[in-house]
Amino acid sequence: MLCCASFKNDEFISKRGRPMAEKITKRSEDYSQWYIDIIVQAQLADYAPVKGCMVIRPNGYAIWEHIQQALDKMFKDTGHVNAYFPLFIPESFMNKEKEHVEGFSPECAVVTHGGGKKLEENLYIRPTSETIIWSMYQKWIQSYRDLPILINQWANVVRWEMRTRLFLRTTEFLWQEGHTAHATYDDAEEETVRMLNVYKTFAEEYMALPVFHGKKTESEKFAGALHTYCIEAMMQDKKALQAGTSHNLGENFAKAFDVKFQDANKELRYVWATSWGVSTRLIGALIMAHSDDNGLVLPPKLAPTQVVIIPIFKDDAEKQQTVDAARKIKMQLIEKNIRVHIDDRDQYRPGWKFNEWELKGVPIRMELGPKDLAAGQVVCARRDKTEKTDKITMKLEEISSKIPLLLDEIQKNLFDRAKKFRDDHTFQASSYDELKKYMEDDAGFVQCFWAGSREDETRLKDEMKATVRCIPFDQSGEKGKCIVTGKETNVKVIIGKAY
RNA sequence: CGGGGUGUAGCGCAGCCCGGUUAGCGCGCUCGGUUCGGGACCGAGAGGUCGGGAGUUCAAAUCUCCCCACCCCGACCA
Repeated sequence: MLCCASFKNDEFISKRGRPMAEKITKRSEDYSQWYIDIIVQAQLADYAPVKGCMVIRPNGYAIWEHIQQALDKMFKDTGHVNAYFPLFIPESFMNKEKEHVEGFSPECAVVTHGGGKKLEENLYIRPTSETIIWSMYQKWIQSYRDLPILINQWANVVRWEMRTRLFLRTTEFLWQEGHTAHATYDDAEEETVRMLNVYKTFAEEYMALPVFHGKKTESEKFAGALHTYCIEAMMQDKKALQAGTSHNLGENFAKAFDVKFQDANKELRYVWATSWGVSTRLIGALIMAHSDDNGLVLPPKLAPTQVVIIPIFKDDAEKQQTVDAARKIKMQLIEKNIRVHIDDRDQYRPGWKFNEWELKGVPIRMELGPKDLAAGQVVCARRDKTEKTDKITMKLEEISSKIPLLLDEIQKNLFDRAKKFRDDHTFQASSYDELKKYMEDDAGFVQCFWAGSREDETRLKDEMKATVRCIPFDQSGEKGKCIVTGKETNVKVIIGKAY
């Protein structure tokens, strides 16, 4: 069912008149099927028995582990510590913050029974942990000396979505949620912006994903926040994907859970809160930003395997010779902290392996056969450039110096390519009709002046299925007329269709 | 919740209109052999409650009715 359409197409029939084993639907033919094909065939995830849920398979989970590792270090470097709060939240907690409960109630899973008996109080499966965490902060905070509290947790959450998509929106997903407590608004605001910048840096440097960072409009912000910041990326179908958010929660949760501290002047004050998170959705972003018709393309910094070595042999003697050489190369690369895998399986032929590792997105493939050994070289193919003419021949003694550079170059090329794509599909509009035309054509992002209200945003959504993705921090300061109301303003926003 | 689609071997499908041997085909899998620089080939095998239920019939994968599941697209959301 996943690739049935492909088989009917002559292009996918090999010269022997037989369908190829696995083929990915072309991106240009059916973008969302292409996306699914990559996930299923690269074995990143599989559909679970429960509707809307997925199993993250080892190939996919390894990417998540690398994301976790990099982010976790960045969190620690900015002073945060990890902790773990329960999955179950008492129903009464959910009801304490008005906007929060309104925002989340409809999409919560609720446990009503345990141990064969109906529970005294229903337990909500966390859709996010603000309430249970602030119920604890209430116990832990008395003095300004207790602040700030900078806690992060890696966890799963559940949101009962009407419609799900692998990685982008599943009923249960993995994420990290930072929850911090501060003495002043300014401290909280500084934290909110700091963490958004961490996300931007991570997206750009690790994921090779250029993002706009800015503020959400009223109608797009988190339920219960004063304001929400976000990073927004463009996927290859020109739609926007929110890749991370950071909220300044003000005193809302402190008031709901009565969390006060005594300041240096002996006065009791409410604590200021922030929260921020990114999820396994980032894996979806990674796929949609970089991959191609041959499969997954991973940025080297997050690729579970960065270099795969394929020894080419036709008998035991050649196998031993090439695998030995491969092991030596592997040792050299490990010393350079490069993640290497040698594919010495003999049930598959080299060509098959080339295709498989390409499908799985490994940045560099090293081909090592008897001819290469005789010439003291290897042939390298980079995943971001798949033409045969892009293959690089490398002397054995150059490998340990050149491969790290090549990985960096691939990382940079992916970013540059994604940035060029986004810039090429970001337009300026000065009239409503112009904006509408761009949206109807699915042209990409539009930058324009904006002084609209919640109602004006609803109009955008109704008339062109588009939303204000963010109000970028980077503003030129020039003045112009709001695209919808005509009011003079110096605020420019980014509008697009979103996931 | 609306629209579309699919359910037959691990995967992808044919067979269904027009009921009738033992339900086929490709891939994958197992065994043996030849191969091995861009998805090799030969031979021999294993593998099925035809999504579920009821009905029509001498006979149902096939006809009728009901139900279920999943996927895709749209309305809510990270």
